[in-house]
Amino acid sequence: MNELTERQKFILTLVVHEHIRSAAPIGSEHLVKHYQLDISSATVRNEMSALTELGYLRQPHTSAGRVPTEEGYRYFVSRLVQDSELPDTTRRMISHQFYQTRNDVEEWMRLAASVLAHQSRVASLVTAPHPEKARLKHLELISTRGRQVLMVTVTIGGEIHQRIVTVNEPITQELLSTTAHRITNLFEGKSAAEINALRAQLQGLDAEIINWLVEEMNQADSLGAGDIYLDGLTNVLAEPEFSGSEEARRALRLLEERPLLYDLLSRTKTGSGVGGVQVLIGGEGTWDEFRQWSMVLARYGQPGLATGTLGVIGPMRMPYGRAISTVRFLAGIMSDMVTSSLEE
Amino acid sequence: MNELTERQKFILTLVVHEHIRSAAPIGSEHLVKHYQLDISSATVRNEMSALTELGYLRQPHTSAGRVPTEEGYRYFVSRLVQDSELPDTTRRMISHQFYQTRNDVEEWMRLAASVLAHQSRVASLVTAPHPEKARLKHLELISTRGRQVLMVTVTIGGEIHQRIVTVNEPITQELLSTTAHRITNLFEGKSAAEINALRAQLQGLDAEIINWLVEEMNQADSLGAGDIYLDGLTNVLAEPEFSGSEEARRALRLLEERPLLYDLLSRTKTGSGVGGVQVLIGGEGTWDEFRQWSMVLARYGQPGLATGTLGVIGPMRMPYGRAISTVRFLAGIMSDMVTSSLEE
DNA sequence: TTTAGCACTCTCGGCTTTCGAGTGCTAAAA
DNA sequence: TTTTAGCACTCGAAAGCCGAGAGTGCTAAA
Repeated sequence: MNELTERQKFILTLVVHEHIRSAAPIGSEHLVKHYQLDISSATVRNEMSALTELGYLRQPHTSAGRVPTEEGYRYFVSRLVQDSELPDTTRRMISHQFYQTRNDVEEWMRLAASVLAHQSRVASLVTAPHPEKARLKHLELISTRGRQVLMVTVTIGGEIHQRIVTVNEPITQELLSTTAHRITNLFEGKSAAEINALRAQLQGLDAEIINWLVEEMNQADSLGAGDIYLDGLTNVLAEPEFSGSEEARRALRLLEERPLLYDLLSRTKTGSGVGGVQVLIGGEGTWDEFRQWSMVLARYGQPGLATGTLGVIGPMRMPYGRAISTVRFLAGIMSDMVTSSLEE
Repeated sequence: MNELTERQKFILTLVVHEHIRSAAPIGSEHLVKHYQLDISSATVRNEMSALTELGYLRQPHTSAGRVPTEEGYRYFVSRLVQDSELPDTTRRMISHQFYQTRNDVEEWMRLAASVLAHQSRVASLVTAPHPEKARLKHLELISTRGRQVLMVTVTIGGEIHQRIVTVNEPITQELLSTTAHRITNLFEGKSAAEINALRAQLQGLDAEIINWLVEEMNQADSLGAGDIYLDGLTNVLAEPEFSGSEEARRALRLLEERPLLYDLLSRTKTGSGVGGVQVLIGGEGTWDEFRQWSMVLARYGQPGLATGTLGVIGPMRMPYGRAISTVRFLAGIMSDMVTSSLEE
């Protein structure tokens, strides 16, 4: 990538900022006046022309101002955006809110989504913290009626899965309890695959239950088990690029159709560790549906034990600086929360 | 309420139908032509004029056709809508889908929301089946680390609540298990209030746990604990009354702000038993935010044991006949599902 | 009581016009 | 060589301006 001159970087930055602010194409004269530059508009025009040549800016039509291209945003985010932190008072306020909630993952997710949406003014999403491989912590069997049994599986991260299963013949709560106890002792800390490998020893009721257990844990492993919390959808509908009726519907469908999001997230999450903030601009070429969208994502949690993704999603014309610092901060907080809930 | 003549009812019906179909004001000539009436447009005009006088129709402006008023819709729904059933093939298809799912309430709720949205072409919502008073079925205590204990509460309807609590001093899993067992035996089938009344006997760890348990069960009793499943939001954005950018945002906020929905649902649910379909038109005067909305709701489940609400929500200009029959049918199905999961 | 006739109203879509922001180019100035 | 002033040109957005058409209410006749 050819290095830009300082002045070109400066002008690109201004155009990006100004466009994010106003959503309109930016003209040379406008920049000079608005920022009291001590170069003339003609000079700015020349530089803009060069930036257009290089593919960082484009004109919606002849005789209009310039707008950043996808490449332009990418250059801006990777080299020009100044990496501010959230103001101290804001940070404290947010932390405070978290430490006031009760010790409940769902509550945190909801709060994180809400804070992200409010701070960044775009839509936000938070997935549940989730181990790569569920490991059994505790199994409980509760008789409901007849042959119906409520199976409650607790995994080491503290996730709970419930399921009603039907066993071959009616059975007392006593027997169920001892069975659950036996299985828990036998397989605590084991993953679905490991349990599956060891189950040959068992038969009868135990084998039956183990079948369900393995199935349940496998299901838990596949992403998509947990829910995604979304917030701030209205924020993005307020943006002019989605205010048309057709645009709005497409936008909403994108966020309403969880499978698409799952797909996107699952392919994205690898490649950046906890703490690193990842910025996807314009679907990065591969995601056609997200061509006009950008996302700012980060992993949070305890690597190996339980990690989730959180971030914001909005139009390409997004306040990246603010979004990045907000996402980074929230990822930190959520990691703290998860950690504190795992270790004393 | 003054009785309308047969012909007036007929014309009101036509106007409502036609307006729901086309979203446009309906003129006299149009009706005569479109339905091959053997009265003249002038007669229709006179009747329309009378209906306008009575408050069932109104004109958006002097020289435009008529549009039903809130009162008009209300009259239509209460006396004119013909109460069709879903076609047999559709019903079978839907049932089939339900009986194919695994035995899981959340799955059913999701499916119900999806079916409602698709069939009625407006937005749908489904709340979880929920007892009026949670009764303890089973308590489980699982040590996580240090003084953190995962408390899992199962209520008689089969609902599961989890919560991480901190106890006064570290404690072994053995002790936790026997404690949980003891408490379960002691209080099975009891409500939060009953447990609270009896707890004086207990002290030490037991008392500590009971505190949490009662708090948790009280929380479960207050509506708003369970989630609301929404679907088909895009359907309502497609409607012309919400296609404007400002309208769309307001509409979405309405559905995104769960507390508002909870409030509405909680005040609505009383007053109509399971099976009865309730239609709310234009916020019924009291709900300002819902002035242009209508809802078709029904309770489902086992009265006394676990009931929830499901229904559709959309613009006043909503296909009521279809909506009502769909909601009624789905409420029936969901009741069956809940019943079958409770009794063998 | 119904209907034909008619004058009147008002919105909607399409058309033209105007306005102005912005550009690129050229030639002079630094 | 770089910057800048000057200028002609472009093109979209907004405003203004019809005309068509759908619809009404009223009156008088059937």
